[in-house]
Amino acid sequence: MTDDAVETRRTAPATLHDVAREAGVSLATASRSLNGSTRKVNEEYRQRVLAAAAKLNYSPNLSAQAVARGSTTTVALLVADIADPYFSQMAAGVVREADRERLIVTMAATERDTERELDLVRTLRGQRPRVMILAASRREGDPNNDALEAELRAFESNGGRVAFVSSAAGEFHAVQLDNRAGAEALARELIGLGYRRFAAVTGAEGIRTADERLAGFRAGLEAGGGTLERIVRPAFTRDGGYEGMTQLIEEGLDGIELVFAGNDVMAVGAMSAIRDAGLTPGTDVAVAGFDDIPTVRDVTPPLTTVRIPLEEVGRRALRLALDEPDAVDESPVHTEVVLRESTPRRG
Amino acid sequence: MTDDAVETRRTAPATLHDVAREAGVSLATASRSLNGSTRKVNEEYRQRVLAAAAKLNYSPNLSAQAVARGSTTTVALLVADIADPYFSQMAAGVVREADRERLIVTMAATERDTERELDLVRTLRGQRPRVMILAASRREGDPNNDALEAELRAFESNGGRVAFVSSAAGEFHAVQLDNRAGAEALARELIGLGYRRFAAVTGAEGIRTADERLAGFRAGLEAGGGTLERIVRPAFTRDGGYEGMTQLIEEGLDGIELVFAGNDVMAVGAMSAIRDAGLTPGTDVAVAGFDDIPTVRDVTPPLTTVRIPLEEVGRRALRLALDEPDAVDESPVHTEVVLRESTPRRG
DNA sequence: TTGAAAGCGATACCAA
DNA sequence: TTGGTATCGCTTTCAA
Repeated sequence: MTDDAVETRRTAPATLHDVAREAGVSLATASRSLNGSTRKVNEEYRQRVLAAAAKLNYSPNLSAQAVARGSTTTVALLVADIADPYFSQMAAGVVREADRERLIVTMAATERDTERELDLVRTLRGQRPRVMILAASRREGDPNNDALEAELRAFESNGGRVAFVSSAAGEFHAVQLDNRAGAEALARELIGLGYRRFAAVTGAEGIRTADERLAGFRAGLEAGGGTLERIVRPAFTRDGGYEGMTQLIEEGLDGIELVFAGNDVMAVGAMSAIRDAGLTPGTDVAVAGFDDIPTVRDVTPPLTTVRIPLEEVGRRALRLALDEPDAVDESPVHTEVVLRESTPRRG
Repeated sequence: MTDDAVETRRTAPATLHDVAREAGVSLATASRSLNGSTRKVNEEYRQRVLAAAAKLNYSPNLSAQAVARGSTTTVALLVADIADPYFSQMAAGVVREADRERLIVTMAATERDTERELDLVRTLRGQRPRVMILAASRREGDPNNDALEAELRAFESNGGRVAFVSSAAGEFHAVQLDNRAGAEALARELIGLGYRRFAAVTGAEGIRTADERLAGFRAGLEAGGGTLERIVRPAFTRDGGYEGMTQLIEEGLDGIELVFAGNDVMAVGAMSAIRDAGLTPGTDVAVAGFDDIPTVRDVTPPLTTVRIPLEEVGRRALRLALDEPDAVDESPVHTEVVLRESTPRRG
């Protein structure tokens, strides 16, 4: 019984060694033919190696390559919640750009728990990813912040690249979302439409994104003579939006003309709450959101919001981490107020 | 200048070797203390190693572990489109279950291109993932099907596990979605509500999911005396739904009482098209979808659909691949018709 | 150009 | 129990 007899039922994947033997060349030559950078390999040998690889259905072991080369082809992405359109759109951008660079994306969800986030970063560091992208929103004054930062610093000092998607330029590179300016511009536009009396339904205090949007909105109102009469702070999710709005209604809307939701999923939840209370969003009380997720075109009435090009944000986050620091566009992402029927002109 | 002098500014991550030296034990002992399965290590040594690891901020190199152990802790997930809620919900389930098993998920998007899918499978095979989960829908009679199957067979024969999310039990393990039965049940319920004249807006012929839902729906109608008078087959996406519905309206609705969309994102697009045409969904023409993505509770009127527990499907897909074949629940996922206001009782 | 051999960072067998 | 060392699959010097 020869080696060939068992070859078809071998249980382990073909190794480069197998390919080299099959092609009758050395390991080094096989390596150079298949993966080598500057290929200085006799064409005939090269062909033999390629044929052997095809015959054996060879697929290079990325782990082994990583160990030998000292670097991986992996990008790690951390989001709060994969099923949330805000994050899934961004993730789609990251994956698309990674694909262009022939990089592989590993994805994890913090579930909005900063301790989990820290754990995940530690675990993912074991992968030695080329890049770590942190998109879950920051928590102001969180006890885990320092440890997280230390962990990321360590990662960087080992040659890893870090990119945040964030509202502020912190100690790390970040794709900056100008939440404040966006919300302020929105507020001005709403004032321009004739609204004066507002409420806000937004996430818990400390969630940076929520805080900045609220601050911006408030600033815009003050500049224009509007008043922010009520604020509720449920969870930063669709159900949070529903609950927050319900609470507002139960306590009495009391002249509130427009409710600003901290993000679009909350706004969508809020609209359902309004409807379930027997009122009509846009008519009885106007609603505005933030993000411009795809869904908001399809709710009734379509939602006024601040557009963030989420897919592009994801792509930029990866570019930011990959490119030379000076070749990188660090300017804040362009946001844009999109007025729709959920905020009709008043009077 | 001693070794210690540069230690803090070392640029490479600490290795197990470093830890062992720092702790004054052998490589083997360090390995056993940190990652070993059956730890038979002197407690004092163990503590020394742990301390050294902490001091050096050691994080085991997963690639090196993978090559030494001959197996990874990776799960590869293939979806059609990460930003589509159908897939992102499923992905969330996979990631959650993977997290419980301390597995890492790498994610890729086929963008509904079977050739890309094949390429991705080839690339991902290089990772030697423990599991590959294929969730992008199958195409009947696609020229790449055979190559894909061969690739997956090879992966399996190398010890990898494959799990499909699929409508039919094929040659691989699959979490089965009973699209046919679900659509049929939906049709019966709609007949029960008094509807008789239907149209369908669904994906291109050959998309298995679309075909099966359509077939099931048709069967349910026939059993109940309804007629499927028109079928349009745009893209299997939100915009496809919008376009398809627009086409239907332009050609003249002509007595059509209800439009069945092949999935919820299409249904949501269709509802917007109805509204943009000056009609009212649910009133002028009823709409039903399939999947029960979160959004459909928040559109107006809320959408009648067939519920698939998408998160659970994701979790089950991973379990299916991980568990012993006989410990696994291969029964089709439970689907359920959810009647909402988009299909009010007629007459 | 080619091949032998020394790593890469871990695991695990085998003596001691 | 502990430590020495072969090994995993691949890359990359270094001679030839």
